[in-house]
Amino acid sequence: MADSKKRSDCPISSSLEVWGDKWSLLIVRDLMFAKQCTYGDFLKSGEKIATNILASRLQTLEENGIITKSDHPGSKAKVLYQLTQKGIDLLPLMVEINLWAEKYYDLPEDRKAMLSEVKKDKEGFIKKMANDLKESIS
Amino acid sequence: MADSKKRSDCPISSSLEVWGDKWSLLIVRDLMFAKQCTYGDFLKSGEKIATNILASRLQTLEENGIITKSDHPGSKAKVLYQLTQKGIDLLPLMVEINLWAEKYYDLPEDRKAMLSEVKKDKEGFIKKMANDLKESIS
DNA sequence: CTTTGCACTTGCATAATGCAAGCAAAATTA
DNA sequence: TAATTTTGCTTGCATTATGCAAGTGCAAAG
Repeated sequence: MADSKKRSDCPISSSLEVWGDKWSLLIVRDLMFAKQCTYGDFLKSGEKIATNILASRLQTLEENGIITKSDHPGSKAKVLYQLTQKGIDLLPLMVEINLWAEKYYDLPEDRKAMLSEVKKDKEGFIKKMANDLKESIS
Repeated sequence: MADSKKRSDCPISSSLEVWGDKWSLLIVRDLMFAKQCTYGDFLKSGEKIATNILASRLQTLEENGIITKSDHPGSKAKVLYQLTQKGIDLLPLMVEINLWAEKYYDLPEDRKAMLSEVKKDKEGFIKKMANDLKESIS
């Protein structure tokens, strides 16, 4: 299920073994925008991930220390997922993906607006957003 | 084989549909380091990609405008693969992957050296390397 | 003119993905 | 309190992708 042995010691390869698929970074994206999500929240995202795939990705992301599960305050039926620091550290990467995609694909308006913010002061944007996320988990 | 219909208009999702797998970015990595590679060069990389997977990834990367095939000067038996501008534009993303991985995984020494360069002046590093790549395709 | 190198293809076994349905515990409603 | 709904998954099964090994066709070298 998860990766058993490393293909190589290349950092790109190691990273891809953790989140190199079509779904994992979408989960990270949702958590970056919402700060915390329930299982159901992820299912509501536009890409319509299958429930079994979602469960398996959440598990490997947790096993790899990128997200954590915790109790929902106020409901034992719900589970809260949040980014760890390791997950928050994916923010610069996510920003670059957005910037790349902006150049070659059509984006929705709200994302364009966010990116114009980013382009004004990339470092500042990342620092602020990372801080917001950090506060939400501490 | 390739992606037929978009899952959503999210740039992260669109990007993942192009290179969101365990192999595509390794091909891009090889091209960023070597500027141009033959089919055999890719096979020599440490991760030991299977020949059929390599062929299929090269095809979808080409279909998506990230790499180009061209004749090898001096041998009709060989084929040269190179990054397009769209592929070169993945450089900032690749740099961030390296920086993220550096924080959480062990890297080989030569890559560490490169990253200490990056950390001195990220923008400068990217600009210089992107320019080198650009020159090699023009 | 035979052998080797190169860029793939093909066949087949195994693994991952996707869809629909099911299920147990908690929460809500009646 | 009993019935219904919500929530977070799991299960079964069909489809697709991956991985391995062997094979093919053309170019080049000997």
